[in-house]
Amino acid sequence: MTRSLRSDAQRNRQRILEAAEVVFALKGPSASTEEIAQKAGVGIGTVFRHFPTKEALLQAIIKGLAVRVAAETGNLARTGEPATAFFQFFTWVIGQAAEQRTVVDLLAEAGVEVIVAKPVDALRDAVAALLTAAQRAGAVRRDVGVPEVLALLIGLCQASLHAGWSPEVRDRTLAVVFDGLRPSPTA
Amino acid sequence: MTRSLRSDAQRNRQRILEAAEVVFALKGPSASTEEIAQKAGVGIGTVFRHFPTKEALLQAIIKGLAVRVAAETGNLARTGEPATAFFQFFTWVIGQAAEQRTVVDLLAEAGVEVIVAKPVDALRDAVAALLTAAQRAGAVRRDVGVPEVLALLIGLCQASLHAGWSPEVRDRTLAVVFDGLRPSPTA
DNA sequence: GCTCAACAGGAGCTGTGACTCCGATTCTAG
DNA sequence: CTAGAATCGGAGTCACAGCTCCTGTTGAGC
Repeated sequence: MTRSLRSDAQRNRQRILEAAEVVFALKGPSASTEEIAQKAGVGIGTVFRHFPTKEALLQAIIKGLAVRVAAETGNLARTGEPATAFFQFFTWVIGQAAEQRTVVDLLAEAGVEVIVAKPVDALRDAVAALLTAAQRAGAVRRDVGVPEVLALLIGLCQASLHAGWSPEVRDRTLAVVFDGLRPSPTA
Repeated sequence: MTRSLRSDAQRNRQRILEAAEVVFALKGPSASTEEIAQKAGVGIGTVFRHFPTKEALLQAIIKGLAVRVAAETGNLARTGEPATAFFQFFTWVIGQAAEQRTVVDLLAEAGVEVIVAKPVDALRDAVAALLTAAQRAGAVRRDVGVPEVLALLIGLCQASLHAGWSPEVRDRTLAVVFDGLRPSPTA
C-alpha cells in the first residue's frame, strides 16, 4: 500500500489534476505536459513524479470524468421521467462535448470492448439503466442496445468538435437521431 | 504557368500520390513523410520537391478523393432511384470510411464552412442534389439540410474508426439514423 | 531547532518527424 | 554523343515533446 503523501505533495497533485483537466478539455490529448505544469504552477518533474507518463495523467482525468458523468447519469435515471431522461442525457452529453474535448475521449474509451477501468464500466451501466428504463416506458425502440447508443454519442460528439457546427445544426441533427430512436409506428 | 515536368519527375509524382493515398488511408494524417517516401521508392527530398509541405500532400490526396467521391455521388444521383439513392450513398460512404481513414478527413474538410478547394464544393453540391431529390421523392424529411447530413456522416464515420464497431452495430446504428431521416408520420 | 527523508524544479537527454541542401544522377535538346 | 539543366537522394538541421536526473528545498517527527 502507499502511505499518505506529504501535505505539499497532495496539494500539488490536486493542482496538476485541475490544470490538466482544463488544458485537456481545451486542447485535447495532444496538449503538451509542459503547458499543464505551467498552468499548475509546478515544474515538469513534479508532474512526472505524480504521473509516470502523460498517458497515465490523461487516464486519471478520464477516470475522474467518468465518475462524475456516471453519477450525473445515475441521478437522472433515479429522479427523472424514464421517457424523457434518456433524451435529456443525450442532449446533455453532447452539450458537454462541445466545450470539453475530454468528454469525447471518455466516450471513445467507453466504446471500446475491452474495458480496463471500473469507472468507465460504471458509466456504461448507468447508460444501460437509462436506456432500458426509457425502453420500458415505450420512449425508445427495443432493438437498440448500449453499443448503438454509445456509437451515436461518440459520433455526434466528434462531429460537434468541427467548425461550422452551429446550435441550430446541432438541434436539427439531434432531432433526426431522436426520431430515429423512438419506436417506429410500423413496428 | 508551369512547363510540363520531365518524364521521370511525372512518374515519381504519381508514385508519391499513390503511396501517400495508401499510407494516409491506413494510418491517418499522422503518418510520417518518410514512410510515404519509402513506400513510393523515392527519397524524402523528392517528396518535398513535389509537395512543399506535408499538409500540401495531404490536401492533394483529399482533393483527388473529393473528385472521385463526388463523381460517384453524381452517378448515383443520375442513375439511381431518388428515394433509395440517398440512403445507398450514406451506407457507401460509411463503409468506405471504415477502411479508408482519409475519407473521414475529407468529410471533416467538407463540413467546415469556409471552403478553399473547388472539388470539395463539388462534393457538397453532389450531396445536396442527392438530398433534395430524395426529399422531392418523399423519402427524406424536409427540415434537414446539407449541414445536418454532413454532421451525421462525419459523426458516424468517426465512430466507425473506433474498436468494437462490429458490422452488426453499424447496421443497427445506421437503421436508427435512417429512420430519423425519413419523413415523420405526424408531420 | 535539527535532521533527514520526501519532494520540487528545471536543465538536459533522447527520439521523432518535418524540412533543407548540395553533390550525384539522370533526362533531353541540339 | 554531349552539354547542361532538371531532378534525385538522403545525410543533416531544427524544433518540439516526453521523460530523466541531480541539486536545492521543504515538511514532519524528535
